[in-house]
Amino acid sequence: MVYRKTDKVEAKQQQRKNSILRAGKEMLAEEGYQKISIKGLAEKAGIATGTFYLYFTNKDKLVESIADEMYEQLIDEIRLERSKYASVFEKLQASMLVCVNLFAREKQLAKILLIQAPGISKILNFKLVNIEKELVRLVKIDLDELMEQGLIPGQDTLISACAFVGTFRQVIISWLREGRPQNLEKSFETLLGYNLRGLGKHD
Amino acid sequence: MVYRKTDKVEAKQQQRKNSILRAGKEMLAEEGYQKISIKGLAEKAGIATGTFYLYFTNKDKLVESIADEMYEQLIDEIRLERSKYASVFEKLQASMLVCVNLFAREKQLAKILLIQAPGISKILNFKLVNIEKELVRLVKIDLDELMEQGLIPGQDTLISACAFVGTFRQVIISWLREGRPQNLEKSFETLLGYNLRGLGKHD
DNA sequence: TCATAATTTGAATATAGATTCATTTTTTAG
DNA sequence: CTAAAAAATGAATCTATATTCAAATTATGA
Repeated sequence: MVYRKTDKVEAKQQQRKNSILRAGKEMLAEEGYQKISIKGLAEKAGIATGTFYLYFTNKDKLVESIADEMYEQLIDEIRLERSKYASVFEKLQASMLVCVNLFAREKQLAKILLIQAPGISKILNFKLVNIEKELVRLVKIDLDELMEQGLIPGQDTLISACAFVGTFRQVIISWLREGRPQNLEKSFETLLGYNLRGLGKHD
Repeated sequence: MVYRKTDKVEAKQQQRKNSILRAGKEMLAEEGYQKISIKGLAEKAGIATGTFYLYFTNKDKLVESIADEMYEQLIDEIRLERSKYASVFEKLQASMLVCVNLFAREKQLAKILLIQAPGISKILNFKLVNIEKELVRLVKIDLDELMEQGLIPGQDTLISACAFVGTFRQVIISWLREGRPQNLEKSFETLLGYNLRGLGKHD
């Protein structure tokens, strides 16, 4: 005979999966990929070593799940926020504001994406690089449109888009590593101004 | 009795050390830290596995040596180039031009510093982060001076310095990862212009 | 409550790869 | 050329940890 799992068990399992993900994120952010041992991870998540393998096929897959989750969280928030505005300038501004606010709010996510991601594994790196690519791509589309509308002068929008994203990235990294600027969200305006001047926005 | 090594042997050993460093850099740039096995490294360097340990105490120390070498190469070139100019604007420009040219010339070094570095190990990451810090620090000093001279308007120079460096970083990363822009050195002027406008440089 | 299914446990296994070291090869200097 | 010293070799050892699986625990439904 086959027993069906009850909602209570279903909920408990979901909770467990989440606590593994939570522990994984924490360790990834603080210690980096290599330092994650399944034994330590299990301990932090409050389960036995072997239990981990009932929820994830292996360590790489866990990290992949974390990456997927983050990718969706960031891109979804950006798309949502952009949809609220009509003008391209506002959309552009909204995109970066989402990043700054999200990273300020979820420092762990920022650390994984901006500090730990690169050296981890080819497959994971690939996923995480895509987030950055996607962001530059979105910004470039905005800049192309602004250029077409004559709101910014003619320029190589690939370079401008990289520059634009790069300023935010570097400030966020400085904030993560050194705690300067102290208040990330406050520096948003300053940074936006820098970039609008850089783009040569007509007054 | 103690035998003294001749110049010929000394030279051969130096050559060997270099070939280990060369192989290490290549593997670090292309595969990342984890993928370096001493056996594979030795093979690439044309030595036996055990020989590696006659030249470096362990894998971490090898990577540390590579980092040190790169740090010196970059910072020395910057200092040298800066010393050739009197005006702060020119020094600032020279600093970034050195980075762009060096990275364009030594793609491997760029990959290690900008792509592989972060996730490797705490100790190594620390060293490599310092290069970036040092660069931001230098730029900030320049900006403070420019502000004092009234050549740029009052601003938070920490943020501006991060933004400044960040633009270059992001363009270089795009060039490394995706081959766009095709010609890194050509985009220097564009990028410099973006930043000078961003800083609000008086005409 | 009970028999069976599903889940969890953690000690045991597997393995990858860093490091060592007995042996071999090369170098030195008389 | 030779004997001792230095350097190089690579198979064997050691280690760390990812993964497995037999046994224990917990859940299901009559």
